[in-house]
Amino acid sequence: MQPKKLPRLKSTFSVDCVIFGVDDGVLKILLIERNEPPFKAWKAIPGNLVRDQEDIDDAAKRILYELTGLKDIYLEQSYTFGRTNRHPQGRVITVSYYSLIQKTDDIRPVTGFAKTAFWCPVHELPKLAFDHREIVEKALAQLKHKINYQPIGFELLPKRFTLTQLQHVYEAILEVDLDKRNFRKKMLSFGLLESCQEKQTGGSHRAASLYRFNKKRYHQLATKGFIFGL
Amino acid sequence: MQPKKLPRLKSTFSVDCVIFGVDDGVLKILLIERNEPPFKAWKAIPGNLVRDQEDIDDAAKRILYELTGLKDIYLEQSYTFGRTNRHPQGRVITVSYYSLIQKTDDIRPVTGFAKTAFWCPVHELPKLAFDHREIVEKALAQLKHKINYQPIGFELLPKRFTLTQLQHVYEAILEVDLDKRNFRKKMLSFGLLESCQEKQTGGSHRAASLYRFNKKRYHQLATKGFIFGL
DNA sequence: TAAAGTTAGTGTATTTTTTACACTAACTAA
DNA sequence: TTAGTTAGTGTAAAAAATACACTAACTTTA
Repeated sequence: MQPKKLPRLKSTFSVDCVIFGVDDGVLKILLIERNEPPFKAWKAIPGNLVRDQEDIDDAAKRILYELTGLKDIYLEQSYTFGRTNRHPQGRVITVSYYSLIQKTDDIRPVTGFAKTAFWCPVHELPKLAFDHREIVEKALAQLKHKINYQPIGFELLPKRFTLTQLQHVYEAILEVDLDKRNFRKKMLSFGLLESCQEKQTGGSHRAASLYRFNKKRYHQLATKGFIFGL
Repeated sequence: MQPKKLPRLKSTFSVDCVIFGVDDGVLKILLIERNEPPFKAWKAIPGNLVRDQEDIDDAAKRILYELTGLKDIYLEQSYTFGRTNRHPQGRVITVSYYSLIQKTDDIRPVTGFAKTAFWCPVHELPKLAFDHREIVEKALAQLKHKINYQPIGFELLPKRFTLTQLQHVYEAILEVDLDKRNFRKKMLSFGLLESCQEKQTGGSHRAASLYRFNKKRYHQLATKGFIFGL
């Protein structure tokens, strides 16, 4: 399954990114198809070696940028994977990150390696290269946990969104059905969602109100111990 | 402050451990005094380079063992620090772990480097080498968070403990005062604390009942979604 | 233009959980 | 035997979470 005569690398580190997006109530991640050995033609999460003079956070941002053309997106360090045999070419420790993006944003790959990128529902993952399956599972668990106490759902939505869209994000991540009235009551109770005084257009049904999340005010409250959770 | 002519290391990785213990209601960590440059004679958290054929988790266990003589202790990966300039000798990425031990256990350093180890209250830390201060703060924040949904307080106590001791652990970590009756009610409500049918001895006052934590049953419940929290 | 289809939007009653709070019991030492 | 110290206990009030069903607004189609 692995080629045999690849060069040994000296001890080195890489960064891998699990990039989440929500699409029509389904949680997805961005995968690529590798075009080099090892694991040539396998699906994988995007990643790269960390450069000599590069902070690891910056390496993660670079990968995201190369892949999506986006900057300033939500990024969290997830976990570090360091089993001795996790990479067939030598000792490579990888620091994984996860990131949340608005799937509506136009994604414009900046480099060649990103051309094969595609979205895949988290529950329909193909076999992945290296220990990437494990990396995805870890990020998924962290995401599921974090949404209970931080307002990260908004990172997956456009600036202006409807309450139903927001509920779908929560449902997709938590894998539960939520009660519409209770969900709305709770979300509005924090006083952090502001009406845009505008309605969504396009559906063949009643138009929904658009809201935006007041991040600045959230950060003020957060410093005083406020917790944003369902 | 830093010597100038140290050899450059090639890119490499280390593991650092924040070792927590609770003593008389005070949360402490184990520090060492470095006896080699860089940062010779500075206080630091224990750590070491990861060996070529060593998993990073194993490296953390090794450090703990060398320092305390203890095995099978609670250990969690905390965070990975990878700023390019965090180590004066070259590029060293460090994976930090935190560990919880029972301070009553006899600590018997196994190697020389551990001889200078001492306990320090987390709120009276001296200046620390490298970015160790930041590493400790991160571990502290994670500990404080985790105790809200996992039964990790028991790791800091002997097998048999009183409810007051347990309360002190929670108070030390969360940095709040808790109501005695409410705390006991909550803790006992899970049905995971079993009476040892025995009393503590030694105080010049009424003797307290001893309890033990039923970890096996906890894990059974946990798989069904049960959450152990205050 | 009326009817059918679709999603938006809203309130209340019940249950559960959290909080606040103060005295008696048991033991030791002086 | 008294003073000192920590252990141990219950209830009532407040707050939060849950369960639950209909009307409103808009579009499409017959």
